[in-house]
Amino acid sequence: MNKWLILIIDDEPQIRKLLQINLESNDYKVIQAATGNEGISLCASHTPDLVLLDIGLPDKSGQEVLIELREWYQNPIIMLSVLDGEKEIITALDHGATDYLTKPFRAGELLARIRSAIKRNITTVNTKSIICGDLEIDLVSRIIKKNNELLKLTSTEYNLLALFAKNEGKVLTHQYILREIWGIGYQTETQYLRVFVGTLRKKIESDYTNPFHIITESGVGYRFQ
Amino acid sequence: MNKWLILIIDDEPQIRKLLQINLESNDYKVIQAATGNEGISLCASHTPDLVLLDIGLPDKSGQEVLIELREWYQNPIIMLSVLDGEKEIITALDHGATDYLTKPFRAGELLARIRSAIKRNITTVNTKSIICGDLEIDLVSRIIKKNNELLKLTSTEYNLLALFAKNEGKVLTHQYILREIWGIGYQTETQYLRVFVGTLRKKIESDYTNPFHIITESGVGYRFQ
DNA sequence: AACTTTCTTTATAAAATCTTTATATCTCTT
DNA sequence: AAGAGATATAAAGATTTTATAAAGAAAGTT
Repeated sequence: MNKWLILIIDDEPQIRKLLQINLESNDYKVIQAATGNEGISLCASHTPDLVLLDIGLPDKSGQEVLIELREWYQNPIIMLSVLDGEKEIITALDHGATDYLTKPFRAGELLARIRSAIKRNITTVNTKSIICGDLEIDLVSRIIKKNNELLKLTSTEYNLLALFAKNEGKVLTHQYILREIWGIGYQTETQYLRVFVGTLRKKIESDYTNPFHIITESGVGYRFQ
Repeated sequence: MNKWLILIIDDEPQIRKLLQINLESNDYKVIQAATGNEGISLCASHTPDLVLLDIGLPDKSGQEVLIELREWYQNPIIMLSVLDGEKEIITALDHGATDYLTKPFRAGELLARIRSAIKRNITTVNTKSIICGDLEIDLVSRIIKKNNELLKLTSTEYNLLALFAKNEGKVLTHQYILREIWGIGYQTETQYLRVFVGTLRKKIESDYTNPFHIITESGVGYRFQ
C-alpha cells in the first residue's frame, strides 16, 4: 500500500521536526511548510491526504489558510493550537476544520486523531455520489437529480440534503443537524430546521404530505432513507 | 480458557460448601468469605468475575456490602436470600444487584443464572447494537428492526426498549426503570410504565397477549429477554 | 438602486405523544 | 372461592412537537 501523505504547516521548526519524526516512524510520508502561503501552494501541488495546520502563523492566520484551503481541498484538516484558544477552535471547526489538537500534545493522541480522520474521510467523502431510490446526489458537483431531472436547491437546502444522505438510515438529532449545518450556537433554533425540511420535502418528495425520504422522528430528529 | 472466578460471601459454612462443590464441578474457580468485610477485601484483591452475596450477614447487612461494592465493582452481583425477603430483594436490585436467588435453590437454576449474568456482562458492555431473537436494536442510529422490518417507536418507547435491551435477562424494578427513563421524582408513577410496556408489547411482541420479550415479574418489575 | 433570491422570524393549524382516569383482568393469600 | 393487591388495556384529556404559510430582513445580482 502507498503511504499516506501528510502536510505540516507550522512556523516553528522544532514542532515540524517533532511531528515529522513521529509521523515517519509510523509510516506516513511528510511534507512541510513554514508559512501559510507556502502551505497552500504545497497543498495544491501535492494534494496530501491530511493537513496539520497551526493556528498561529506569521504571514496569514491559520484561519485564513483554512478558509482558502476549504474552497477546494476536501481532505481532513487538523488544527494545532495553543491552550486556551477556545474561540479560535470553534471558528476553525465552523470553517470546516476536521479536528483540533492543543499543544503540547501526546504522540499517541496525535496519531489516533490522524488515523480516525483519514479513516472517516475515505469512508464518507470518497463516495462521490449517493443514490437513494429516485434521488441522485453528486457530492462533488453539488448536483441533485430526481428521476434524472435536475433539482434546483439553495445552498442550505443542499447542505442539509447532503448531510442526510451521508447518514442514510440513521436518526440525526435536531441538535446535531443544526450544529453541522448552521454551526455551534444554533443548536436551539429547531424552527430553522422545520422550515428547511419543509422546503426540501416539497422539492424531493413525490408526495410531500406523506414523505418517504425524510422521516420525522418526533421528539428526536429526522431520518433519511 | 481461564476459569471464571466466583466469590461467595455467606456466613453459613454449609451453604458455602454446597455452593463450592456445585461451582467447582462446573469448572468455576471459587473463593469464599464468611463476613461482609472479608468479602469486600477479597473482592478488591481478586476482582472475581461474579459475586454471590448473601443478604443476611452477621457484621454488616448484605445491602451495605452491595452498596460499598457497587462504588467500584462492575461485574455481576447475585444476591442470595431466604424466602419472603421480597422487600430486601427489591432494594438490592435498586442498588445495582444483577439478579437474586431465594434459598433453598436448585443447582440448575443457580448455574443458569450465573452463566447468563457472566455472558451478559461480557457481551452487552460497549456493544453498539443488540440482537435478541427477532429483534435488532441499533443503539447508535436509534433504529429498531423486527424480522428485518423497521419498527416505528416514539422516543419514550425507544428509550424504554433500549434500557431493557442493555439489561437483557436482568430483572429491572419499577423504581429503577422510572428513575432511568423519566428521572428522579417519577419513581412512584408505576402506571406510566404499565401503559408504555403495553404499547411496546403491541409493537415488538408477535403475540402481545402472551409476551415473550418483556416478562412481568409481579411485585418487582420487568425482565427482558 | 431596484430586483431577485435566500434566510430568519412569527403565527397558527395539525399531528403526535404523553398523562390521567376508569375499568377489566390476573395473581396470590387466606 | 373470595377478596386484596397488582397488572393490563382502552380511551379521553392535556401537552408537546411538528408542519406550513407568510411576512420581514439580509444578501446577492444586474
